[in-house]
Amino acid sequence: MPLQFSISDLERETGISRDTLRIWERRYGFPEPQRNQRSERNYSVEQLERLRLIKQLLDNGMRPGKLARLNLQQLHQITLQQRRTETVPSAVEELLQILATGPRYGLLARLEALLQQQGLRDFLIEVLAPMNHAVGEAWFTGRIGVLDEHHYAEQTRMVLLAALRSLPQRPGSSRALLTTLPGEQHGLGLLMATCMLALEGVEVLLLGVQTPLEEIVRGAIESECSIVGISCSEYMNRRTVATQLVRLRKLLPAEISLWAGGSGASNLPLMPKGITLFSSLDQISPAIPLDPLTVER
Amino acid sequence: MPLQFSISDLERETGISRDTLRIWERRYGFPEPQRNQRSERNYSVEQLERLRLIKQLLDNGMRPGKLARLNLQQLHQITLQQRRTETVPSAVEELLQILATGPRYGLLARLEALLQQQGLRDFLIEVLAPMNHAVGEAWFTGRIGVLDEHHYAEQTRMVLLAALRSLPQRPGSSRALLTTLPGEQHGLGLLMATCMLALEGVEVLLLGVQTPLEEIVRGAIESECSIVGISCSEYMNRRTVATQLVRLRKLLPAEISLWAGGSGASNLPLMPKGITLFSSLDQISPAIPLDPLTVER
DNA sequence: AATTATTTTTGTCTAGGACAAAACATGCCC
DNA sequence: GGGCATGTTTTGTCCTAGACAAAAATAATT
Repeated sequence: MPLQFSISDLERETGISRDTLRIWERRYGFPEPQRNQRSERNYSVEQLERLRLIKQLLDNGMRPGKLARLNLQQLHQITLQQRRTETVPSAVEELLQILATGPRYGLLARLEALLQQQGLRDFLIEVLAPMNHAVGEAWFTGRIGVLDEHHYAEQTRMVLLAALRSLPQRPGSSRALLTTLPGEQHGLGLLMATCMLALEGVEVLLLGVQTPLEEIVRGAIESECSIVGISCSEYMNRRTVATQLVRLRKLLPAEISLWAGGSGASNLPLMPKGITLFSSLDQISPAIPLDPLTVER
Repeated sequence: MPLQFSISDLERETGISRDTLRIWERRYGFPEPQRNQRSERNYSVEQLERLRLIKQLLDNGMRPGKLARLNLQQLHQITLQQRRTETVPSAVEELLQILATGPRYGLLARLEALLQQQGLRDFLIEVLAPMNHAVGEAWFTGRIGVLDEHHYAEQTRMVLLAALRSLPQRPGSSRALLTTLPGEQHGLGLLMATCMLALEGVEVLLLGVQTPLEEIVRGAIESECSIVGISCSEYMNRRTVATQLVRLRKLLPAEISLWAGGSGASNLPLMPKGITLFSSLDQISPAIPLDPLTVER
């Protein structure tokens, strides 16, 4: 029984309005869905996927008339071409520019546009991750102030939380508890990790910063989480991090995995055992235990 | 020139779909908008206001057939009646219950339902404000753990940020910079204050917690804010708060108002001059300098 | 090469009609 | 009076097909 989507499903999932979907069908012959007994449109997963790609390219300035005639493969090809010539490295510079000089209220809009353009996954990996480094750097060299750093963090938080809410929650997959160690103030990496996990359908129990170790353990057990994730910023002392992670590992039941990520979790002085370290966001997806429901992606 | 809204404006602002708006008009004769030259619907502010109320009551289980015939006054009356018999004091107890025992994932849904029911303003004043106290209390007496406190804060943050984004941004009114003093970790009160100000049409530059005083000043001047707002939780040392506020007042240009709120800002040891103190959220709205555009509310 | 005019493309709006799912009302039995 | 099966009304979403202005692309001009 192949999955089928109604026209409102598609509107929600792709961000293309019902009216537009219908008129594309009339004009370009795509997407041409099947009909149910009530002659309502039923779209397939392929059509959804194709429309997602089209929407991305649309936001990048291409025209629907051209795109509607292309198949999945061709769309992918164009996406790649675009990406090579496009934005990504310059996006960081542009954001820094806004932060350093620009109108303060422009940041949110720009972040949202980038999210739309890249999709959440790439936005996290290719925009936010380098941007976080760049912001730290820019502060260090005095190009921007603490104020701007805070502003960046706050606006990013807003964009990510919104994105998080709009992700479909599939219950039944694995569950993770995410927080930072006591002493760690920075919650942005945490939020980014949450997004990565949520993208893979993991139910995330997000706890904010600085949860005492004992409470982490209690929460993980009570909420039946199979993963505990810890985010460590580069500003943390490596030694402290390592010590605390080892202690946490001892406190946690063996069947719960302990994951640690962020710049503060790489190059740890003593490599603790039974702890999975992530040095970049894109290592997260492959590490997630396979869920029987997850077929593709 | 009275403000006019298109049907998609109304869909966005009220959350009632285009189709539904049209069919209500057909069936109940309301809302019956004016038409422009192109015979497109143009709704008035009154109709928008009325529909907002209707949507609230709808979410509370009333039927549209009845509500559509009522005028603004009658709708207000019903809303009040509802509220009197409803929830409010029990809501806090119920939330605590969920927090202490309930399924962890139920909290977000309940918070969202309450927000819908009460509207943002009342949700802040009559649910979250007492709830914050209650949570602190419950932690103190050991009824809930740090874990649950964090969980509550995080979910509330999520709900509020979503609400914040959906508020219409009217540029042109006054601007405020909001943050906490160095040493203050709690950002929830900050977010609540932001919502109150945003509700009144103030443009808020939200900076998160712990901004150094010099940076606050720089930000306020650069972004041309007329108000600087500081949120102080009850966990802060009063003396420290007072000292820092006085210092900040000296650093700030005289034409920028300095506001401080939250439990940590009441009963300050020495009452500093030139600083407006708020002991509760509902004092915020009246304090906002009148904006020529703001006619009603 | 830069403006300006013309043509094409595109999305949003319109009108009524249809129909199933949800909410409500009624009757019945325990 | 409370629980349950029934019929009735209410309600939201979907349908078709046409219209038109705003935006984008192309052609024509300075």
